[in-house]
Amino acid sequence: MEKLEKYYHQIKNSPVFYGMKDDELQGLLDCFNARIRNFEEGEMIIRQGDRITNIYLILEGAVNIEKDSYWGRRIIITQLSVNDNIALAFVASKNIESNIDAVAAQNTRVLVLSYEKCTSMCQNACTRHKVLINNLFDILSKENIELIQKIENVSQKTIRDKLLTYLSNEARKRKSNSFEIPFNRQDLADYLNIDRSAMSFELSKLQKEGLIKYNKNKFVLSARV
Amino acid sequence: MEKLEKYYHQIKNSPVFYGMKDDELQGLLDCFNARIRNFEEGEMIIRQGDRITNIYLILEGAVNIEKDSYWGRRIIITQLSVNDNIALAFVASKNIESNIDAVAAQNTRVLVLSYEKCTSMCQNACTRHKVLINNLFDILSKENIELIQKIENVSQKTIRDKLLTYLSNEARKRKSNSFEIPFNRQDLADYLNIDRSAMSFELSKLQKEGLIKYNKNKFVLSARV
DNA sequence: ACATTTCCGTTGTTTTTACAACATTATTAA
DNA sequence: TTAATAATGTTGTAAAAACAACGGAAATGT
Repeated sequence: MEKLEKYYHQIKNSPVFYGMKDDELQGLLDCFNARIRNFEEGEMIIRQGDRITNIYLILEGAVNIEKDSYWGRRIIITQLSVNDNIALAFVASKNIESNIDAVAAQNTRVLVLSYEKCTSMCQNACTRHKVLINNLFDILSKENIELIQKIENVSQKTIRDKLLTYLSNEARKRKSNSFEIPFNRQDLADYLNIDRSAMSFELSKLQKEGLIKYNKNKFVLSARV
Repeated sequence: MEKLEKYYHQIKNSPVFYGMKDDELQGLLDCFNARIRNFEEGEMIIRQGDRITNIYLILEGAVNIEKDSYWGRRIIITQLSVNDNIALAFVASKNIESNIDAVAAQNTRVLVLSYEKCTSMCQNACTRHKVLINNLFDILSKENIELIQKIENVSQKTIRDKLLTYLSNEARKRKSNSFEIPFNRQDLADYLNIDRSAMSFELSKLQKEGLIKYNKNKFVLSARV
């Protein structure tokens, strides 16, 4: 449990516990039976079919939310990183099985909280729970908006439009025309649901036309995009 | 305001107000400055760029959540119907502009609640607000899961796979192999991001092969799907 | 009932994509 | 450093989709 101390500051400032007083947070972490778990790159944190009763807060690393299509193709729904929650939506809907996998995209450290245990104990009555549920509501809202964004990205007709939409949305999010993306080429292709090689080809074309520049995961959008 | 009475029972049993006592609900409706608005088919309820401060609960009709792509194509994110909330995610994230349009898909009656007004008055202190935020959390969770479902639908590679994934997901949701879909052909195409005529062609093919049967919006899936 | 409009299915053509196979460049391990 | 492995880029070909154009059915309005 000593490890928890090391991350206390980060936890306190995470969106989940934002605005909570020290004593409230401390009590909540106890109530939640808070513990830290580590996952190696490629390890499954959540599997399709699981019933999720824990809140997972990413302390270090990154996690891909994926789905294997019926025909074996991999779909990347989104990539989560530090301070994000994994599969929060399934915590609220207790009786719904997860329809996604969560896979560590790097070595990843996660704070695990027994949501069920806490809510059954305090029966939503304590003030700290009120702050918490407000925060969770905010987080889910943002996730919701992100998912809509993703739908926009993958709903473009051509590979070119998918790339341009994705890249300009990223640029807007980071408020800069120069940014790194969290995906390698294959992952980006799985995120945009397109063929990797065809995507590579289109990327070079965009670069030749001067619309974008890139080197590995670092992209720069020209003003014209 | 007399109209409100007519829908009182429905409102009381909607997911937003689920579990609320009569006096709590009555107080909340006052506090919320609840009112009813009607929209004709095709009318815009919410536009991209709007800042949403109201909760919208659909009492009658249906609403398409849409997005016009940069290049003018229409994307249908989802269709909402009775008891659903419109753009709830944007209510929580006050400072984020809506990036979607909400368009009445039929003549539609909506209960409008000034979320902002209510929260500023009771400052989250009243018990009824606690029930409410819990309900909203549940609703957003389900919406979230729905969006992931939609991403799965549109992430299939071929028109055939998109159709089969969509249809079998619908069948699972309704717990029946026989069901009606809320879309006409053009809307379904805009939902799955495919060409209408190509989709029509694939639908007939699926029917010829005996995988599905359909008549207008009524679909029956064969056991093999 | 008739005209008008909207919706749906069909077909042929052009464009785009997936896929496979391979070249080149990074990265890792020995 | 070199060999081995992984990641990315390139090209040609087959498959799939978009698009346009049109015919017929269904719905709507008068």
